[in-house]
Amino acid sequence: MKDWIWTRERKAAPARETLSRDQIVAAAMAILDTEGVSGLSMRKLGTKLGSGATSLYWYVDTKDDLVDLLIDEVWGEIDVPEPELAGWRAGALLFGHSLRSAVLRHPWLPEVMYTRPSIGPNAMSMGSRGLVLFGAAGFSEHEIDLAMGSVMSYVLGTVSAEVATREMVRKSGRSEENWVTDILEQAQAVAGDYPEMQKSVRRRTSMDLDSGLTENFVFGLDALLDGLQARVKK
Amino acid sequence: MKDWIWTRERKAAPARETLSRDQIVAAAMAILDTEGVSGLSMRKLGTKLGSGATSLYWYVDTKDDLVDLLIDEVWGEIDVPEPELAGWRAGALLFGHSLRSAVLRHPWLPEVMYTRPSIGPNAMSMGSRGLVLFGAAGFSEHEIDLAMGSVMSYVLGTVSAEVATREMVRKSGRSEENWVTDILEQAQAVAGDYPEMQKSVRRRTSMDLDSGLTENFVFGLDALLDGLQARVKK
DNA sequence: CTAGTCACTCGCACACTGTACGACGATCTC
DNA sequence: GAGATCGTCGTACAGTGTGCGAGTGACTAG
Repeated sequence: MKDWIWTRERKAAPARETLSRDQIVAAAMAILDTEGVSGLSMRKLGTKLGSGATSLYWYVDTKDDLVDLLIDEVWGEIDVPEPELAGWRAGALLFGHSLRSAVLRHPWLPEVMYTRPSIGPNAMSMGSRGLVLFGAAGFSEHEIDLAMGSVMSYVLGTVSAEVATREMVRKSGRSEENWVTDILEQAQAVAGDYPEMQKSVRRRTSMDLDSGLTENFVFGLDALLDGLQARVKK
Repeated sequence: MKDWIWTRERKAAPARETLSRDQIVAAAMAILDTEGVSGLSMRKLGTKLGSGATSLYWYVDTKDDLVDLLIDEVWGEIDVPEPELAGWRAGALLFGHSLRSAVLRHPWLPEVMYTRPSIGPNAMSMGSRGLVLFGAAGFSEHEIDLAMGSVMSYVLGTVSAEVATREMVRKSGRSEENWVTDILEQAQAVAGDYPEMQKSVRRRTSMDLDSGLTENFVFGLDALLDGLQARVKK
């Protein structure tokens, strides 16, 4: 069995002034958040911490392991309300928004999230609290899994696409109020043969980026929750 | 404005026997489908085509451009029914399943899809036909965009997670009937502190992988479509 | 105090990546 | 024939993750 990083304990005594896994994770997170996945290299991370690149390998077996830690760090930021506070429906809404904003704070996540299982402690804690929340809705045991899974998939899928949009607008350097970027111009050009698409692109770009994306997110989440609610104790 | 690969036409006359963009795309697709993103390098692709690695750069500006082409190739496989055939609801269901199975055929897609806009001709064509389909439901113009977007996000988000699951089961080399893998064992270990999660993992792994994932997918898609239907002409 | 052992750091090296550049050949147009 | 254009490719460069082994400091045992 693979020696997963979650259960491999830290190597005992501190001794002299030294690096630490927490320190490494924090520095790597800062790099990822500002420069993205392609900006994170072991050498750069090393110099940022004032150490050699290969020193990091004392705390982390591979770069992938480090990324696993970073992903779980994000899951630790998610807020899952207890159902007693406002009921499952409002709780699920809050959960969705919390998940969304965490990903928006860490826009590198979609790029790496889908290539590995999320089985760190924070992921487990989040999942556990999520199950309690959806359990309060009155689903059968089996449906609890399905309902929570579909909400998470919807949220992550939507926000992943959202991140891609935001990133491309950001890179284009145009204003966010009128975000007709190079990409959209290109899309318009290619969409020339498809009038429905042409119109849709125009509709989207005519509105404020932020509120448009938020509305988009809420619309689908509400619809999904409606559909789930109708399935309770059928 | 960036010189997007979609509108840059092929370089005119064939002359002697030569490589072609189609050939390159096909070979790259084969590599991606069998070996994944990390298996695709320009050198390997070159030798597979019996040519030098840098020859490819005549047809494609960068590797990223090539990936853009490959992604759009996948969008070209998606089947979007016309609403006249079976109504929008059944059509949307079919669309969702078609999208899902295309991603399952090309499991490398989630890894690259969220880092770039999808604005190739096939993406536009798919989008256009999708808008027609959802337009037939009776939504307002604005809601058409929202409804189609939420369905696509749900499907892609769900299937992306699904791919991650399948991939990890595949790599573990265990049987698919009883897919308690190293990963799940690890998850169980970490989930020890979270009984709800513990039980959920056991529930999931106790059933057949394929039908479990399909049920999961259909459950959420149905719920989402229910919720959308309720929003028609409010 | 010395000797040994562990915790940790890090320079070097290896195999690999994408791709810029410029030389080269083959084919087409005059 | 002479040029121009299309297409190929060897070489080279800067960068990647990381295995290895030597080195350093701090602790513990005698």
